Amino acid sequence: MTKLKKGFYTRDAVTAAQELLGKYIVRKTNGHTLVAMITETEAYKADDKACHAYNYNKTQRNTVMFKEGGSAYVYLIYGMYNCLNVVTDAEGEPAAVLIRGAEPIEDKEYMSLMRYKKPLSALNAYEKRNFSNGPGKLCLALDIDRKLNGESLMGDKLYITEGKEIRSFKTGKRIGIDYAEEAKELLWRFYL
DNA sequence: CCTCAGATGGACT
DNA sequence: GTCCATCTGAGGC
Repeated sequence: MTKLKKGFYTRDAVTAAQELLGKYIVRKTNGHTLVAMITETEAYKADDKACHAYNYNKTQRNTVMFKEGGSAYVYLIYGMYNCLNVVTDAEGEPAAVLIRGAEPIEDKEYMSLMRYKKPLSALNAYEKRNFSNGPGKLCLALDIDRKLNGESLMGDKLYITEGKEIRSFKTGKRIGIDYAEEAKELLWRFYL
């Protein structure tokens, strides 16, 4: 599968969020190549109260969001989980796409060890259903944490390739941003 | 199936 | 000191 190039990322976050659906995340770690198809995304932009870089407010945490599109923005949430974002848009224009869900494609066995510390064969139906259908869950399965913050998505450790052709997708309000006032009504969540 | 509380630590004011 | 772009397990139906 062809690796996505710079031009894919240096665009508006809402457009990129829609087009990331069906693409494959590739994560190389400990000699394994893990692949998962993106099934759910959310867009975040500077003029949006839910965004970490709202109003172009730059902090230590969100610095990578101000870079030109094509890097990973990974942060710790609720003290124990990581969230993976794809930085988009131009240099100086903070924007990102949160990857909220993915479906395992390759080396699911190793993902199971990372996610649950046990082999696939030991998983019950509940565990299988909740394998990587959330931002924290997919980061566990793909061995993604803050060490990858700022990492280029055109490199070798973590990148995105062309994937499955998507016929259609659904749209909704973003999750977990009740504090964001009117911005919480934006339909910037996209899923298959 | 559902709801709810607790975990846990860094970022920000 | 307060707030999280979350997940899990327990308990109820």
